[in-house]
Amino acid sequence: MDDRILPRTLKGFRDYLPQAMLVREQIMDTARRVFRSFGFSPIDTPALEYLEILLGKGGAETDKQLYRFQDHGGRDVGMRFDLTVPLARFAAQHIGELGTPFKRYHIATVWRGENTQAGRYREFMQCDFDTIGTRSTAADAETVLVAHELLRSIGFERFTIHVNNRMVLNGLLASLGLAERTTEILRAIDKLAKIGPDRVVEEMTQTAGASHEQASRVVQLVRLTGGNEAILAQLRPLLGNSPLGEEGLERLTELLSAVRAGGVPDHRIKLDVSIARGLDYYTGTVLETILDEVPDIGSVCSGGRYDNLAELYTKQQLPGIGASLGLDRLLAAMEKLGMLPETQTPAQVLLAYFDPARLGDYFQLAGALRAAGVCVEVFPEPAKLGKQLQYADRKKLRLAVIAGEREFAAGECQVKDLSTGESLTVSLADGAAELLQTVKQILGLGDANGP
RNA sequence: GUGGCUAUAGCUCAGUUGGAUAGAGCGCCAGAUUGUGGCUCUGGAGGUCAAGGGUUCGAGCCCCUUUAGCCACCCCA
Repeated sequence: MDDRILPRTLKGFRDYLPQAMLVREQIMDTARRVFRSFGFSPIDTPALEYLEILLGKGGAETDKQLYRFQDHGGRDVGMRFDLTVPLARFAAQHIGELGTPFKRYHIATVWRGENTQAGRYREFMQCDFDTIGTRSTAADAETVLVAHELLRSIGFERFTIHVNNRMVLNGLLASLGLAERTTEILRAIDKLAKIGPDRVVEEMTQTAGASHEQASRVVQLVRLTGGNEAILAQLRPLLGNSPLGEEGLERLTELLSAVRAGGVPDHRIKLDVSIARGLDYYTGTVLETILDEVPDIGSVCSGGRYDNLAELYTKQQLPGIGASLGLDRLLAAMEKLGMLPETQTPAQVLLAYFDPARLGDYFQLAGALRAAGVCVEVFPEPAKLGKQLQYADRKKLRLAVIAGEREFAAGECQVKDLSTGESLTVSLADGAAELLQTVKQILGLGDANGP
């Protein structure tokens, strides 16, 4: 009888094999580099928070998706479902020693107990960056610049950052007397692209209790098309002299010109009045980034301004703006686009363990190569050379370094290029200087004198 | 969370109206080739047919439950 345990993972939770993990780490490295280049500092917070910290921050839906339980001490706790709410708590708690403005990035796992789909998991990773303690539109514009730079650095060219400002929508709703039903209205607006204007009107009248005329006014505004300038011009007369709407408009205008000045080409930034976002805490700028080739995968980098989030934890005014890069959604997109490399190991060089009596020499050579910045793997057993080369070939290593009795006797070794099959013989004299030089040159590592 | 579709070897998939030891391609391991990978040839390992229960003389196939994946709704990274 087989009473062994079935090896399996929970729905929406996944293992990451080396091939997947190498890309994940590469993207995280890229994100870190971009964040740091804009002056964002790293932080981390606990996976587990007191339930009261997390509840009611993102809306009814996120409350439902929250993983919650009692810990061994009977405390009600929850696993973070995003990195923004923990940031609000973190800022309220530490802003005194951090000072404002405070810019941080946070790359970490979050959990949501929702139903899974392609590119949607219950455990996934976000790369967040936020600026706390300023209402300046410059921070909003910089957020867009970072999003743009992130996508570019990861290797995307065809994508569009959709921006909007909730003040515009809220201003209109207030002037229409629909302020009380903002959440329902915004939710309906979000579906515009998917279900079309008629059904959006229908949903607004049914679920938000709007009149047909009110709903039509909202949809008219949200449907505006054309270039960014054209939309701005059309927007103004539709806002019914709402001061809030006016401010939103001004901020959008300022944002768009700042972003353009910052180097984002016009075709990658689009004013889209229908971008509302479901999270309750957004108050101003909102943004979503859609990959033009795989729009169905949804936004891969989104966020917005939340000027009241920390007020739940502190009296101090802590406005903030930020966005989140969805690592796992991005990977799903890259897979669809065939952008994932087949790399299965970080090793660049296989050092063949060939002569059983020479292990010490192999370790010494490997050490010298590593000190020169090369990732080297020594084959773990003195197997047949053919087998070792086959292993290196399959794992797609670039080079094999081969030294047996003959080479050692002559004070040299072979450097074999696994893609061409060509082999060079180099000297091991002077601390294997020629070997190091050759390997670095082939791998394009360059040294202090190199290009 | 609700609804629909799906689950056969590591991967992609065959498997007839329910019928005998469940197959193929690719991959993997070994040998041909004990100092040189990718090609070729030969041999081999690998499956409680997702799990559990039921109907039947007999279930990979039919029924129920569970789990997981995909799709839609919802929402979102």
